[in-house]
Amino acid sequence: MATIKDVARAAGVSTATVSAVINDSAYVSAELRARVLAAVRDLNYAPSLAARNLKRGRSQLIALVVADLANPFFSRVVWAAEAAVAAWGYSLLIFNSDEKPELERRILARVRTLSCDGVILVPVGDSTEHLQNDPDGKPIPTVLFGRTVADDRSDTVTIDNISAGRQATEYLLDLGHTRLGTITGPLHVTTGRGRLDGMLAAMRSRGLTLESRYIRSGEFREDAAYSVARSLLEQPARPTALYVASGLMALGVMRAVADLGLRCPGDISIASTDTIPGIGGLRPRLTRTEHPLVDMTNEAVRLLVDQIRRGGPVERRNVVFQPSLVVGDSCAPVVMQPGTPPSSSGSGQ
Amino acid sequence: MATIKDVARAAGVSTATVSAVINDSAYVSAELRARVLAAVRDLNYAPSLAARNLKRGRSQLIALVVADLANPFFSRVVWAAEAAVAAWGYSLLIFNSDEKPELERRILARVRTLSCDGVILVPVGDSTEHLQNDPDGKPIPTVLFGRTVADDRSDTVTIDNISAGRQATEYLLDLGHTRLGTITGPLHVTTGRGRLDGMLAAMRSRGLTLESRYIRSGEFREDAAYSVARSLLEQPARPTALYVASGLMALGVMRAVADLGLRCPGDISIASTDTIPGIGGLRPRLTRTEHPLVDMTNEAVRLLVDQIRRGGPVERRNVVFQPSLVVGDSCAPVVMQPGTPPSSSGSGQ
DNA sequence: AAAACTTAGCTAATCGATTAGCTGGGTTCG
DNA sequence: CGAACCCAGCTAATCGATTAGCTAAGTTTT
Repeated sequence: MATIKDVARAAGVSTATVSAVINDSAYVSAELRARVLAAVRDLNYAPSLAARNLKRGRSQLIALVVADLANPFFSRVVWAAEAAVAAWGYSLLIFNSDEKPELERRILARVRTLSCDGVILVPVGDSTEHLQNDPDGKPIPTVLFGRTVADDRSDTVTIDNISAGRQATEYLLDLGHTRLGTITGPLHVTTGRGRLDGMLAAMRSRGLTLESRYIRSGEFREDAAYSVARSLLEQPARPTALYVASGLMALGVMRAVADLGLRCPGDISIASTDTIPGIGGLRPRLTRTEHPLVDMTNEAVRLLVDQIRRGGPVERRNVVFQPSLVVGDSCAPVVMQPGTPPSSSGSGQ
Repeated sequence: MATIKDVARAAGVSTATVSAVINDSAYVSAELRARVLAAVRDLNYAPSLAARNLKRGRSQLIALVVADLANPFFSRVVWAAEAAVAAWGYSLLIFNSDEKPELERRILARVRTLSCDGVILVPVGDSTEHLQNDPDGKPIPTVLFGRTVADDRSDTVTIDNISAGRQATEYLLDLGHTRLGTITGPLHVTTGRGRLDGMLAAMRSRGLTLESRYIRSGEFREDAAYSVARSLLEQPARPTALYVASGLMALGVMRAVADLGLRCPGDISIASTDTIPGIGGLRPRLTRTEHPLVDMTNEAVRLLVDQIRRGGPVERRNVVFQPSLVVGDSCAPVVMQPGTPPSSSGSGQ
């Protein structure tokens, strides 16, 4: 492939002149400019971003590190992020930390050696000190997405997780449910913790408590949610409704319900935070609190590009989006549920 | 951030010695090696891949260019590809050509300036000449995924699209359906064309024809499939079964069925190629022919890494995977369908 | 003992861009 | 007319790695 020297030779000018034409960074006479552009075209010249990166210290790469790339929620974040970074002139590198803090560390080390201009991180560990611990240089521009970490000083873009849990729970309580269960995310991450806290707050405000035997963690995974939901629902006095902390786990819970021969919402009402998009033609349609995911992703990219341009964060910015309740047909009033009277030890299958 | 010169100075050796230790590329005495590693640790040194790329001509980046990143099929390809390239020591750049040939061209130009070591491409145009037309250099190592292009000389990894269409159609014909419709992909791409051809072949082998009024293209999009399915199903003599050429379009078709107040499979049977994973808990469960998507992606990455290591394709390799039929509950024998006798002009809603 | 060989570590050229500072010719000012 | 200034285009240093070839000291062979 042609280099800038080849173009310079073909056009009969210096490499500085070719660079000035390509970058429009200095005056070049019309005659010389035309010769350079003709040579660029004839030689099909494309500059090497490695060389440019080495000289300018900019890679034009943004890294997106998600917690679980098998989760359709994060797939949609990838889709939104690719479009957003492309609009700003960047390319997107994708990494999957798969909910493993040690893998996250190795990925972030890789991001540094790739000289990414910035990183959007869904943190899976408790700390991002490895982003900060650069003894002789400034940390890489970073935005935390969806989840936060206590010791971090990066910009953050999140949803109000407490509100997400609370709104879904209130919907179930408004339908008359009093014996609720929940399938949570991992409670050491802010999304898992916050949504449970929101549920607890909603119940507490009505003088209700959430029994610990009705709390299981599905670790934000479909298969884990399936397993814990089965065991929860197989209890003699099962709950009449479940709040599920993610859309992916909601699918696992649905699969457990189906496999136990239960009907939703006939036998069990289910509300969740988020769902899989595009499945409105399938039954039941989940009642859920939803993230404004595209807005969140665009905002994360905007904050990151701003940090890159300013050379790092000036002050920490925490942008919190509000979830919205979307009513489907996966919940019914408690009175409509035969087979398991609220106060009896039922024999549900 | 520390450079190799800083490490060399701290360890009291030359940069060549540091490089030899880091890369284990030449003998270095145990004493010097220990000094270098201590300095690397103390300075938190990470090599610059831009500099390394400039010298070695390798970026350790693989680009994945998909046709529609909003399509969950391609999201799963991203998930599988990220894991596969990471296992080979590469990082994954994601690009979305959004079914636009001109955007594909610009993306591939970008891939060249980023000096990607290779590219996996779901082609959306009719030609990949812009991958080949590098007047003075070898083309970038490329594997075409899912779709092929007539003039290309790259390795390809595909599914047997004809078999995919045929198997799903035969399932419907075996249930007694004779008036079939289809929602196709774009017919200028091999996946759209091949699946329709498979359907036509299955029907022809039973002396049946597919009426042109029952053929609509959903362009592999959920919303387009929704629209064309509605208009197809609103016809007075609607088909008793539909073959839908992608999982994403099948969701759009389901949504149209629901909105028209029809029941699946009570009023209309639906079979597809592929579906969204993880929705087995929702009804109806699609009967479909499935891609072995993870195997296909792993094979594409394996072929690409092999090309990179050999310095380009030696001979063209076309790996064709076979689809498999997975039976759900979205299809019923034709006799069970009240409300629309096969030969009458029905008044279906 | 001298010549030939071996080898650990070093020097410096190179990859392909960018850009600070230089240069020669032209213009303006005193 | 000479000094001072201007400016389009050029030269070459630089970014941070890698590595070919060099060097000096030690070992082996004649």
